[in-house]
Amino acid sequence: MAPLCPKFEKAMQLFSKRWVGLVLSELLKGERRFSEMEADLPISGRLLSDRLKLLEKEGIVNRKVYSEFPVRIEYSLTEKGKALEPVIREIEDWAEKWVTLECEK
Amino acid sequence: MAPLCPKFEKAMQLFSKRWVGLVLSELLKGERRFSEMEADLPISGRLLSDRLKLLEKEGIVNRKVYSEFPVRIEYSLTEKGKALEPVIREIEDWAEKWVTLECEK
DNA sequence: TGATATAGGTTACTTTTTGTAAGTTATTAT
DNA sequence: ATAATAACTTACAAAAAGTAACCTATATCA
Repeated sequence: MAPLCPKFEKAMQLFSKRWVGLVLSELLKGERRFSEMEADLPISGRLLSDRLKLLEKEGIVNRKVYSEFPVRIEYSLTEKGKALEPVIREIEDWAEKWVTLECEK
Repeated sequence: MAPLCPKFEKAMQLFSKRWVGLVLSELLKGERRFSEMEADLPISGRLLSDRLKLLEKEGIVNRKVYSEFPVRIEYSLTEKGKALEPVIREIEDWAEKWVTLECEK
């Protein structure tokens, strides 16, 4: 049996952290602020903070501080992050075609 | 702000269950038995059993029992499951191009 | 007939991750 | 000095994952 590719395994580990996919799909639409993402997604501040730190550490997300009043912080995708667009798009396509919601049964 | 597509959200919920991606990538290579997957992946029997049940319930995986000695059970992908191939392939491509492992730093 | 072997799980229990809500920090306008 | 605001933290409870021992059904063997 072919052993698992360690890069693929690491990528999967990242994706299977809860909320990572949704945060990425938000950021693919453009720069976002902490509170915007918190409002758009069903995720709490604690985990959003945690996931953004993780994605920043992995070089997928950029954090830019604007010293205004009140302070404004914009999150955006790096090249590495933008390269994930096809992944998200394929999931969207699959979901559109195959996922059925409870209310449709 | 455009609200989240509920189908996409449900798909993401599934993907962000730990091990789901790796189980799918195993089954994309062909039929597999419980013990084969347990050996190939760094997942315990308890969770493999749980994830296979989940994927079967979602109509992504097929479970076929062969009444031999000893009993043989083959897991395979349904059409819905096979349709996930592009998703897995895009993740593989991204991982190949962008993921760096600790030992490469 | 009864002990043994085998695949495919399940159970009981511990550790880790998530969810929730309240509290903190830094800045600045009033 | 006080109040307001965005962006986090912290503390604690609940849910999910990790681990290892155990169970079950069937078939072969002694």
